[in-house]
Amino acid sequence: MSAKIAALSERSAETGATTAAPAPPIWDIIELLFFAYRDFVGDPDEVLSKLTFGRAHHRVLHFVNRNPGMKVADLLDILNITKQSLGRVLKQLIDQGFVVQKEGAQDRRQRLLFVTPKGEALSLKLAQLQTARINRAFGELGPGAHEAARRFLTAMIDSDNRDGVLRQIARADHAKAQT
Amino acid sequence: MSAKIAALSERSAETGATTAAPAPPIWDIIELLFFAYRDFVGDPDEVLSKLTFGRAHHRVLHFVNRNPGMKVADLLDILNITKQSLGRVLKQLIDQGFVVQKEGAQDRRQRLLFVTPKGEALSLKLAQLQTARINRAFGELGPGAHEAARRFLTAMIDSDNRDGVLRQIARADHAKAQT
DNA sequence: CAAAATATGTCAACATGACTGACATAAATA
DNA sequence: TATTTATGTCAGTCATGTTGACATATTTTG
Repeated sequence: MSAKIAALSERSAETGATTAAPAPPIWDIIELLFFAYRDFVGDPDEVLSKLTFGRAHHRVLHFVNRNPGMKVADLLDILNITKQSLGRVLKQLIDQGFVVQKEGAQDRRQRLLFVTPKGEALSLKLAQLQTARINRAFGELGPGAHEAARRFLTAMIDSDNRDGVLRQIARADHAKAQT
Repeated sequence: MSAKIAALSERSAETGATTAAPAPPIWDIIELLFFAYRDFVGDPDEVLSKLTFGRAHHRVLHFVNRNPGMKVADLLDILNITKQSLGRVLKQLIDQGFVVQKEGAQDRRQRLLFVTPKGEALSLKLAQLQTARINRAFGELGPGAHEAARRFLTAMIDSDNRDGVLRQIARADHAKAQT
C-alpha cells in the first residue's frame, strides 16, 4: 500500500524536488461540514423568513449586535461584500427599526452602527436557536466538547485571518458584557 | 451568580412547570462556524469561478461523484432545492461534459447520474483543496482531531437526518472504493 | 387493459442577494 | 486649497433560489 502511494509522487521538472501526491480527500469531514452548516443556519432561516428577511439581514444584525458602534467599513470587511450589496439590507434593517446609525464623535463622516432594543431582541432570539443546537451537541459529546470544537473551527480559518477573528470575538465579548 | 440565573427562570401560566431561562448564546462557536465555513467554501469558489461555475455546480458535482448512479430525485432531496433550480446547473454540467445521465435499467423513467472522467477530476481537485485545509487543521491539533471533528459535526446535524447522512457517507465511501 | 401514480423535464415569472461601474457628498487630512 | 476618505446611491447584470402550470414517458394499480 505504501508502495502504491509512493508511486503516485511526482518529481518536479524545474526543481527536481519530490512532490508528494495530494492527500486523499477527507470525504467524511467535507460532507459533515456541509450538512452541519446547513442545519445550523436553517434554524434562524425559518424565523427570518416570517419577517421577509434573509441570511444577509441575519449576518448584518449579528455583527452589529456583537460590535456596537462599528463602522460601515468594518462591517464590509467582515462580511466580505460590496457596499452596494450591504446598502439594501442595511437600509431595510434601519427602516424597520432594528438598527440605527449615529454620526461618529471624532470623525463625523462615519456612520456608527448600533442595534435597537428590537434589533437586539431579534439577534438574541436567533442566537438562542443556534445555541440550543450547539448545546444539544455538546451535551451528547460530554465535557471538553466546547474546547475541542473551538480548536477545530479556529484551525479551519485562514491563518492570516485567524488572529483578527479571535481578536474580534474577544473584543465583542467584552463589548457585550458591558451592556 | 447562580441566584441571578435562577431568577431568570419562569413559571408557565398553563402548566405551572418551571421553564428554564434560555441558555446564554455561545457566541464563539457561532462566529467561528461562520468564519470557518466561509474559508472552507472559499477555496473551491476561486477555481469554480474560472469555469463560470458557482457553488451550486460544486454541490451537484460533488454528490454525483460520491454517489455514482444516483437518481435525480435523490439529488433533489440532498440538496433541498427545486427541480427547476437543479435543472439549470445540471444542464450546464451535462452540456460541458462533467456529468452524464443514463436511463435506469429496471425503471426506465429514471435518469441516473454519473460523473465523467472530466467531472471526477474536477470534483477531486476541489475536494483536495478542502482536504488540504482540513489536514492543515488536523496537523495543528494533534492526534484525535479527526475523530473529535467528526463527532462534533455529526452531533450538530438534525437528529432525524443524522442517520441518513451517516448512511449516505458510508455508502458513498463504499461506492467510490470500487471505482 | 385503462387509469392513476411516478420520475423527470420545461416554460414563464419572480425574489434575493451578490456583482461592476460610475458618480455624489461631506468631512478629514496633507 | 487640494486630495483622500467614509459613505451613499443609481443603473444594470448575474447566479441561484422560488412557485405554478403543464408535458412526456413509464410503471403500478384497480
